[in-house]
This record gives sequence, structure tokens and C-alpha cells, in this order.
Amino acid sequence: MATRGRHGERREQLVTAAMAVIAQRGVGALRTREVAAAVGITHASLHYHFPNKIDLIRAVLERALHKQIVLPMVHVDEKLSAAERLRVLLVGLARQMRREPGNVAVLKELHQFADRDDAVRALLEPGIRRWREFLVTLIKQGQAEGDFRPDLDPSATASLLILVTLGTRLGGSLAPDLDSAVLGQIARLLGADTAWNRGET
Amino acid sequence: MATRGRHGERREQLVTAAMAVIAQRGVGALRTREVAAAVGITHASLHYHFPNKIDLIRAVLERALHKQIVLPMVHVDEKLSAAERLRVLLVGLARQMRREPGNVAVLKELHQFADRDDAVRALLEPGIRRWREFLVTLIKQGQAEGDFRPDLDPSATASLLILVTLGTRLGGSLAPDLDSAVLGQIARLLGADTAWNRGET
Amino acid sequence: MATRGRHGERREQLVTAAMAVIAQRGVGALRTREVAAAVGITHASLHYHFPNKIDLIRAVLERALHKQIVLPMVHVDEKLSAAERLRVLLVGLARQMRREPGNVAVLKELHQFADRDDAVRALLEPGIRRWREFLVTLIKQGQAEGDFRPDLDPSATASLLILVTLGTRLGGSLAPDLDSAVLGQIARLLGADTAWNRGET
Amino acid sequence: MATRGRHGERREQLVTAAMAVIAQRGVGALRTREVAAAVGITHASLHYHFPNKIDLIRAVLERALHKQIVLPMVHVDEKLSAAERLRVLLVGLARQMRREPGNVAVLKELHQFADRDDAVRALLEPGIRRWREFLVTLIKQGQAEGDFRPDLDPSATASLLILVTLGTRLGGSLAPDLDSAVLGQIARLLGADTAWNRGET
DNA sequence: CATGAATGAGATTTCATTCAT
DNA sequence: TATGAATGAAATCTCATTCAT
Repeated sequence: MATRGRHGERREQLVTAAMAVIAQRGVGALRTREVAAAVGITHASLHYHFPNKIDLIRAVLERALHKQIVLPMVHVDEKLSAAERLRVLLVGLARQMRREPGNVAVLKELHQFADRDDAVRALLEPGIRRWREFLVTLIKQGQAEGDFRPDLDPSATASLLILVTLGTRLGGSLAPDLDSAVLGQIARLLGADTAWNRGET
Repeated sequence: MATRGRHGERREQLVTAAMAVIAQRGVGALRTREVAAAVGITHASLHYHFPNKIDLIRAVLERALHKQIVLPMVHVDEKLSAAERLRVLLVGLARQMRREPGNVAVLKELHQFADRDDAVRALLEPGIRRWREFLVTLIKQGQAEGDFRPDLDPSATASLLILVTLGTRLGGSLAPDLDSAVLGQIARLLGADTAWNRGET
Repeated sequence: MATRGRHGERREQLVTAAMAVIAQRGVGALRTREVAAAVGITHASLHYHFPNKIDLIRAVLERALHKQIVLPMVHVDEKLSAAERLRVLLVGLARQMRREPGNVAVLKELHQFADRDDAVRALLEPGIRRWREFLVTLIKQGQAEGDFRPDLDPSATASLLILVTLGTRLGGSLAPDLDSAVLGQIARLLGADTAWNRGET
Repeated sequence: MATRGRHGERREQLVTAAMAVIAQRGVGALRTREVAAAVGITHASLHYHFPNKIDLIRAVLERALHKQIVLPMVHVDEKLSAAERLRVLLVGLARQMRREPGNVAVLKELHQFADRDDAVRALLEPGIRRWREFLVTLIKQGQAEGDFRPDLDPSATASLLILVTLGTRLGGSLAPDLDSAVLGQIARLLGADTAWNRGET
């Protein structure tokens, strides 16, 4: 409220700067001074654009969420089979995490935040919910297409996959890589006797 | 190994108090004063037991790690089959996480910390490494005993399971529950045609 | 050069206040809170002008040095003979020290400091070096003008005079006064049979 | 009072340790903990030997004073001429300062202290007074023996020499060395036409 | 003589926030 | 929009000192 300047170029610069800091050193290390300085204004001026520090953080969250969850789901080629789309999705996720570690770090930080900030939580939750719904649909389709084992519980399997992505995203450098070996193993586990179970990654 | 003290009763009290704070409000909200007050001493006195705040944090980590990772691994009945031991382990983990959410929260916080504090990271890393080794062994045994699919890549599967536990642990309230549906699904995925795949959760 | 500020009025006030404290009770007794209060701001505000306590101390030193060493050298009447200029300089020094004991005390404190703070030392050293060069020149001129004994080693004599001034400045209340008896004695010692040795202080 | 243990070996060790710290880093950096640790006891135990920190400091002072002022005066060969004794004294002082910089540093620190601690001052003052008396006597003797200029004002000259020694002692690394050139110059200045003025250092 | 434990009284520094200009 | 100046409220850390054992 009363937060958004008209076209808000400065605002965007500030969000970008803040995101960089959060990615590298965590929300806990976010200093308004530093962010302001990064775009060439005083920390006093930052408060014109974001009355509170928390508003700045939320703006960062919005942006990160958009890039990491919304975009991937949108961009999968709709002509592929469900099994292939799942694979493409996971591979893409893994690749993007490798390419934009900053984004991941930001999300990680914000997950942490979500536990105690309801507003942040409210932003994060629907993202996960949609992700789950998407997976469930995908799994059912895959079963219908005969690519996935028919005895899969779509919901439980979606949970499983969500846990895997969360583990990857939040485990940081301590988590095992979501590399092709692991992705292949997932494929083989989910696959019906026919398709994935016959062989290739 | 830690910092001081033969008896170290006070030290333990302080660690307990600090753990509670971290669990409820995060490392970022840890205040030495508060911790000290919680056990009835001055913050100056706290510094007698822990010269630095970070030493206190590390002590908390050691404890949480011990309870959450070391103890579970130790307490599995060695007479069970590998498949059953894995299930027991996962069920136990899920149960303990439900029973001691504080511990989980602490670990979550400290995972975050690990990315930037090498000392903390050094404590966390071997825990994960041993957990992985344990899983790999278990999977191989399960395969030898005919309970797990022979085409499982033990290492990749271990990675997968680690990601799942990390996801559970770090996803917090946003992560899907590691409930019996999910555990059952895991069992069915890993199982050879014979054992787990024939039936019960 | 210092730290901040175009106007820097507050900065100057703070330096003045700090100088007073150092003069009366020593650098060791300098408290940012006290200095800030003396000019009517909070100690938090002081840190706006001087990020570190040490920056404040250095600013004090700069000022004291200027007043005590630079200014006196500048203000000697150039029309006098070298011998008379030396006497004027020493008399003036003695007088100023009597009039502004604060300044002396500050310099004394800072001399102490210089042994362990390179930045302070770097400020103090050129002052001494220029003082020495000035004395050497003066002595040579005095010799040329026939007022000083021709067998004086200008450098050694300069050292001697520096030691005397240092002794005066640093000896504090325990040092003998640099009074007219002593100044007269110096004059007589340096003088050629002609000039100073003939008489008055 | 009530400070001295019976034979006080520990006491001496503590004084030695404290002296080392003061010499290297100044009284301001003296920490009871450190001193205690240096002799292998706790800082709590130190307070058995020295109820107050200031008592420790005073003990250090007593020792330093004794070594630096009392001892040199005592050990000059009484068979020499006054002029030679003065030279021996100054040379010895310079040499000792070069050999035991720690002692000098301690004295320097304590001079500083003296300005604000009357007890310390009371210890330092008689040392200087006796030093002055000694010099006055020496100068008079030297005049009587025909080695010093008869027109020297013994008291003023003594002041001068005291200032020189103070300057040397307190100027620290910033002061000119009291080397043979300077000592020679002093000799030539004081010398009657006969003795020192004729030539050699 | 010595120690472990505790304490009081600070000291410096950090930082988001406010506000007049 | 932006800034300089100030502030409040903390937070961590230091250190001499005390005292029961």
C-alpha cells in the first residue's frame, strides 16, 4: 500500500540488489544501507520506496517465486507425453538450479522465513499447491498413457517428488546433486514395465 | 571437545535453552541475554561458558545432530531384514520429527547456517555422509536378500532417499508429510516383484 | 581528508570535546558516549560522523599537531636573526605549553599511542622530521651569522634540542620547567663568544 | 598493605609478567587474566596476591624505577672525575635503554600514569629529584675540577640534562637516538676550554 | 594458595527508522 | 525523489572483582 512508485524503476533496481545480497549471504545479512548503496542512493531514500525492510524482502520473494516456480511450469512443451514432460521438468529444474544458484538461495532463505512470517508463507504456499496439482495430473496422465506403473498412488508420488525437489532446493551444498543418475533412477522407479523400465535414462 | 567444563551442567542447560529459542524463532533471533536469563544467569556469565555466541550455536548443532541423525541410525534392530530396517528407519525418522519438531527446526536453521559457517558445515557434512553410507549398505543388502529391485543403483537411490529426508526436514510446514501413504509408496517403488511389491505398506 | 562532511561543524565540535577529555584524563579514558553528550547528541549519532573511535582520535591528533607544531614554525618573524628566531621559537613553545596545557597533554597521549598505532605514528613522524629540518637550518644560519659556536654539529645539536622539547612536552608535571633560566643556559651554551654569550636570557 | 605474601615468589613472577605486557603493549592493554595465565594461575588467583589491579601496576613501577634510576646512579666508579662520571652515566643510560627497551617502555607508561595517579606520582618524583641533585653535584664538581665551563648555571644545566633524558626515555621510537654524536655534542657544550672542548667525545 | 562460577557495570558498534529540508 | 543528521533500541563482548569451596 502506497508502496509502488509510478513506474518504479528504482524499485526494481532495489529488488535486484536485495536479491543479490540475499542469494549470497542470506536474509539475515540483508542491510538496507548496502542495498541502497548498490543502486546509488542513501538508505534514507530507500525508505521512500519501501517503508519497511520487510516490504523489500517480500518484493524479492515475489520475484524469486515467479522465476523459479511459475515460469518452469509454463514453459513445458505441451505436445510431449506426460512421462517426458515430467522428465523435462525435472531436468530443467535441476539445470536452472545449477545455472542460477542465486535464485535457489533466495528461495531457500524465504522458505525459512515462511515459517514465521505469515505473509511470506501465504505467498509460498500456493506455489507449492499448484506444483503438487501439476504433478498429480502429470502422473495420472502418464499412467493413462501407459508410461507409469499403474500401481502408483498419484498423490503420494507427487508428495515424494515434491520432497525431492524441496530437498534439492533447500539442502544447498550439502544435498546430493539432482544429476542424471538420480533422475534416471527416478524414471526407472516410476516407469511401467514397458517404457522407462526397459532402459534408457 | 566443546569448550570448557568437567561437569558442564550449566553448559547443557544453556544449550537446551538456546535450542528452544532456535527451534521456535530461528538462529537469527537467538539472543545471548535471553538464553542466559532462561537458565537464571547473566549474559556476562554465559560468556564464561561460551566465549562466543557462535560456540553456543555450534554446541546446539552438535546436540541436534546427535539426536536426529546419530541416534536413529544406532537404534535399529539388527535382526531385521534390510528392507524392514529401512522402513523402520524412515518411519522412526518421520515419527521423531513429528514428536520433536524443535529438533527439526534447529537442524533446518543450522543447515542454513552451514552454507556460510565452515565450522558448522564441517559438523553437518559427516552426518550426511554417514547417512548416505548407511543407506547404500542397506540397499545393497536388501537387494542381496531379494527384497529390493535388482536394477536399483544403490548410490542414486541413496541420493534420492537423502533428498526426501532433507526435503522433509527442511521443507518445514510447507513440505508434504512423510506419512504412511508416502512411505508405502517408497516401499512399493523399491520393492522387488516378490516382497514389498506384493502388498502391505 | 578526514572522514566525511562538507560543513563538518559537528565534526569539529566533537573533536574539540574529545580533545578536552584526552587532555584531562587521557586517551584511555575517552568514551564515545561522553564526547557525544558533550556536544548534545547521542553516541549513536557520533558514529555517523566518525565510524570508529579511532577515527575520532586521529582527528584529534591532526588538530593538536597542527596547533602545536605546524603553527609555531610558521609564525616566526622572518626578519630576525637565526639565533633570535630560535630563542623566540623556544620561548614561544614554552609559553604556549604553559597556556594550553591541554594541547600538550593531548600530544603526550598521542605520542604514547603512536608506538602502537601506525596511522597515528604516520601523522606524528613528519611533524618531528620537519621540526628537525627546521632546527638544522636555523643552526647553520646562526653559525653563518656568527651567533652560534662554529664547532656545533648542526644535526647533533638539533637532536639535542628535539630531545629537550620532547622531554618538556612528555615529561609533564614531572619535567623541569623550560623557564628562562634553562632557556638562557641553552643560549649561552650555543652562543659564540660574541652574541648570546655576552648576556641576557 | 596486606599485599605481600611471605616470600612472594608468585608475586615476583606476576610482576615480571605484567612488566612484559606493559612494555610491549602499554598499561592500557594490561589484563589481569593474561598476566595470571602467563604464570600459570587463574585471574581469580591473581587477586590473592594483588587485591587490585592498580596494586599490581604499582609493583611493576617500583621494580622498573629501581632498575632504571637507582641502579645506574649507584654503580658509577667513584674514582673518576666528575666530567667523566657524567659521561659514563649518560653513555650507560643510553646503552641500557638500547638493551632493555622493555624497561623504558614501562617507565614511559608509568610517567603517563603519574599525571593522574598520585600514588604513582609520589613514587616517580623522588627519583627525578635525586637524579637532579646528583647532576647538580656532578656539575659543580666538574666546574671545580676545571672540566666544565665556569659560567654554567648548575641548576639550569641539570634541568637541561634531565629534559634530554626524559625526551629520550619518553619520546620512544620517535625521539632522536642518544647516540655518540649527541653525547659528544653535549660534552663539547659543557666543557671548559681545556678538557672536553679541545676535542674527543 | 588456588579455582570455578558468577556478576555488575560498562563500552563500542549496528541498524532500521524518522524527519526537516 | 533524495539526502544529511539524528535517534532508540539493542546486541555482543570485556574485564575486574567477589566468593564459596
